[in-house]
Amino acid sequence: MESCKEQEQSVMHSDVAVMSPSQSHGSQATPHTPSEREPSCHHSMENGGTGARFHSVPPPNPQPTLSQFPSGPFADFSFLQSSPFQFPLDPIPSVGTRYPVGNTGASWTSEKAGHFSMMSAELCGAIASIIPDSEEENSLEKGFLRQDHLPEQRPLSRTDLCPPASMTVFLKPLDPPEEGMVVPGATACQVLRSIDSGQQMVHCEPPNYMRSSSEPQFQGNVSEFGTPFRKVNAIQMGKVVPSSVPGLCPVLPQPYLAPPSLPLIRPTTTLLVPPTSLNSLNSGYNFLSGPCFSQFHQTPCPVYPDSQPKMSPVRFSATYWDAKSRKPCSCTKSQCLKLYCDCFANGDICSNCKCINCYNNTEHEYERYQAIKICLDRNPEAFRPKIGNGKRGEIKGRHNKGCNCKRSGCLKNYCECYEAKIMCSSICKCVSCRNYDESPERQTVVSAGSMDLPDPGFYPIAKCQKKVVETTCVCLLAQAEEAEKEGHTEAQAERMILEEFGQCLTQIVQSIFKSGS
DNA sequence: GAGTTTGAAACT
DNA sequence: CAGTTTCAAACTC
Repeated sequence: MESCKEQEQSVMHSDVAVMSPSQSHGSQATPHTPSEREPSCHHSMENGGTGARFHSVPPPNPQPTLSQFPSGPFADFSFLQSSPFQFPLDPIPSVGTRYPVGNTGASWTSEKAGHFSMMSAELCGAIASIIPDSEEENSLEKGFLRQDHLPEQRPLSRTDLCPPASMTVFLKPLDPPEEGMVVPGATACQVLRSIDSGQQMVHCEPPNYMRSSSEPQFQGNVSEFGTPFRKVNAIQMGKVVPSSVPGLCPVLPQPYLAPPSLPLIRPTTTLLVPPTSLNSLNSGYNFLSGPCFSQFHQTPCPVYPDSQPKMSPVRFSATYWDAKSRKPCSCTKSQCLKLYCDCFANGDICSNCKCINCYNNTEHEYERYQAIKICLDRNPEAFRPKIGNGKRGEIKGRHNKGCNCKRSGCLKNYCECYEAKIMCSSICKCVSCRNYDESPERQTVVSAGSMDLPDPGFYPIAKCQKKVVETTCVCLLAQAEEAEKEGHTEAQAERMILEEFGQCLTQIVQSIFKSGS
């Protein structure tokens, strides 16, 4: 019997020579500080763009450009008009501010919330530069490069309205404001990322009515906001904070009124959180996440069906779910409320599944919520992606827990590593493992075609270059389609495409400079 | 499609 | 934390 650990030494050399540290066997032994992280998308662009000089072309029109495309599971749902780190241009509403219900005056209403605004390229770049590469890559990949794996659409449910992970959270008092109700000052809270742990933190400016209190500010985990706030308004600020529970979101009633001065361009959504839940749920669960239908689906916005995205008519769908997560389950005893259920584990509600007595649906939101809570109580990381890109410090392309296979040799889909098309690592506790690079058995499986060779995109550099190229092509095609649609002459179309290309290049170069610095 | 095997999740 | 049971997916026939 030889374990992965025993095999590791012999494997390391070849892996390291070929693969990035992120995929190298046993790479967890290598210090993984932020400065030593895997080559990022930016880095790869740097590699691919050496020597080139580009002139910055200020975007004359808010055409969708490379970085303006949404990224992240839900990023296509909305865009922001203000930096996540540049808080409301308008003052935070003060105590006593009245917010009339309805679309009147300056009140921020649901209709207005449906308005989409574009994020500046610079802002996007800035945001991109502060998020971990894994997320960026992930978001790019899932956002608009996995077009060939788009799952089928499913009926929208309230759960679908769950807002994406957010950079900014607005904490609100317990009850939604009613007409004429005095609303204490809303609080802009910034979700920060602990560099050390990757844990999401929330830093809040104190609400106005708390300024006089002894509590200077909030700073802590989201879960620490159990009281006095039970409702959390969340907006997406254009970039995702990694979600440990994609798609899991408890009850989602109608979005409600938000203060007029907050620079929101999408509806805030109220997460109804049971009184004790915020305290009991630790940071492993991100409430501010959930599947959301894309504006690009040509599907009416679930909240504001009449709203029209201001995006270029790009003909692809950005969607959260990948093909695997939509595989129907066949649970019979778990009610699809345990991690045995892939749908539940992936944060999806069951749809078109073959399960029996399913509670993982919108009709059983409370049970579902309780089940989520139980899972998180048991294991705060329960919903974190098993393959390492869930948080800073995790190694991409490696199972975060490792497998425990004993009889399959890790060469069958029973093995989670094999299933994820990654090699076992020293973290695995498997027995008689054959899922390592130099394994003759694995070579046989690979050559027989039963196991895919690593996607060229598996290697970060190649992956990012490919992404950049593909995304640029998408931008150019969109521009071409728009030119055609608007009846421009061929010369005009050429010009438009070239301008778009210039913008893409500009952003690529900006990214290079940012990563270089 | 039924039965078996497998390993993760859940439980004790 | 280790051992056992439960569970659903993967696999075989």
